[in-house]
Amino acid sequence: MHKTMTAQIPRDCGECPIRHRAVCASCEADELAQLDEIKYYKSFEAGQTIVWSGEKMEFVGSVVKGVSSLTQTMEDGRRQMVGLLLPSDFVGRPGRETAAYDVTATSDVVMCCFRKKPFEKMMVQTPHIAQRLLQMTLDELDAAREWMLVLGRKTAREKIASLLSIIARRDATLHMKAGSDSFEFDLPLTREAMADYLGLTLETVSRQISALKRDGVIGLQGKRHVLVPDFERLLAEAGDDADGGMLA
Amino acid sequence: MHKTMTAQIPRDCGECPIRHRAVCASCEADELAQLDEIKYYKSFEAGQTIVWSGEKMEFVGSVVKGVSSLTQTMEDGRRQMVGLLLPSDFVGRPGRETAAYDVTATSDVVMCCFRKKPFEKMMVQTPHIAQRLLQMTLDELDAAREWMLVLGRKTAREKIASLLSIIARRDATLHMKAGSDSFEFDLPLTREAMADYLGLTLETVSRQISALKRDGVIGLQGKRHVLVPDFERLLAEAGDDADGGMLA
DNA sequence: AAATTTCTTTGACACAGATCAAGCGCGCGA
DNA sequence: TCGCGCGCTTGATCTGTGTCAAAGAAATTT
Repeated sequence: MHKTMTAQIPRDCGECPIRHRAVCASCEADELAQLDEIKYYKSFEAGQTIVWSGEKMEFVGSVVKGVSSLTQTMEDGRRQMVGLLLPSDFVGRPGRETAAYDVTATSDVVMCCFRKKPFEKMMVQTPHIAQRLLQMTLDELDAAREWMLVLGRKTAREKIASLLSIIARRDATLHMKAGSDSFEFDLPLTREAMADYLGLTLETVSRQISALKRDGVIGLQGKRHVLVPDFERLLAEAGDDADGGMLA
Repeated sequence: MHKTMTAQIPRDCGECPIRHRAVCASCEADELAQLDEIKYYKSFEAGQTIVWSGEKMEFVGSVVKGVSSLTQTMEDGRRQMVGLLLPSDFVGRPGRETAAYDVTATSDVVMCCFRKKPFEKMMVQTPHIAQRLLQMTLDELDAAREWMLVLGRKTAREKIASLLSIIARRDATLHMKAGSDSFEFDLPLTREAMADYLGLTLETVSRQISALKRDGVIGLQGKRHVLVPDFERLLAEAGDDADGGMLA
């Protein structure tokens, strides 16, 4: 853990890479200026805990760079990831004092934090921020419900394929090779984190990844870089109907 | 299916039993009058489908009476319930054309439907409706995430205990016997519906209910009426820490 | 009241995934 | 260069839950 975190932090909202997809997507210049007043950036190294469940949360914010996760833990140590936060995703709940989940940096992460009190005030004054947040929350709710199907009814192989297709889809715009069905991307999760997300053990995750590789559904370069020669095939393995994930 | 549905339908919002908990909780008299303009009540018998996934949805609304459920189905017939809608819960998504899930009446249901277009318009004009809806959506998101832990990491016995404690909690105000830890309530779900919610088969549901009964955690009168002599015990069986569910 | 249907319980057995255990391989510090 | 540690893979075995099957109980129709 001795790497220096020299993450590129945006100078202001204008040059923020997630501006058009985050809470502030609908904001005008003057509102962005207001947000600039109440925000600060914070970096976290992979593995660091950003907030502990139950802890007082003095900010809400957005992931700017990297991947973090929400996890719930039972007394006996069983863990379930309940959210995967990619760039532009919102963290924290206006109107709540304490965090309901552990928030962990899964890779190196840059967060854009808004001081909670002023942000809440601004939400009342500028209704379309609340409306934008409602949109985003509804999207998250849909994602959570999609995930309930994965957890409740899919086989281990389908779970892995589902996770891979979700990650692939989420940064499709960045990594898709134009004019082909072929994708490649880096897994931002360890096998253990994948297991926590999927409700499996890390051994089962490893076995199923090997199986998908053996069957030519995916390829691997190293442990973390994934090649998807045929995205439709991957979706079929995920148990989704052919275009469900990509086009819905 | 030949019962006559003589459900008591509220004459207006003023006498609506869920008024103070639903979307309209924060509305003033004039706003309620506006809502009265754009709403209508609709009744459904147990088992009926309220909306099919993919179908065009011309309303959003609230459950007034009874229980309905959101379900997702895979091509091969595997089903997962992704939401349990009790009185005051909101159905439908402003800004979306078609339903994302099947909505089914699990018991006889009365819905308060708002015509979608005018409701969306009203949401823009009266910001606190959007804010109230945001609150409710965030609550649902929390519930969904709680449920992900149940689906991903709990044993069959814990799943049953979790479901029972959630149902008990939701209508605690109605059925709690004052001054005791003892609850009783009617299950609004068939064994199959429970299985669909819990990611189990109905046989496993039946076996685990029998086991909980044998072990004195619950009692049964008929198949559907449940007695809970010791709520703490039930929560412990659910794998929640002692007061987690009830008081958090 | 008998017949039919639907919901539920219980049993026997199979199997997917968990658990326990060993070993690989790559990166990093010495 | 070596060795150490951590993330990952693979194997052997065990077990909780699914699957298949039969039959009981309750509600509804005839």
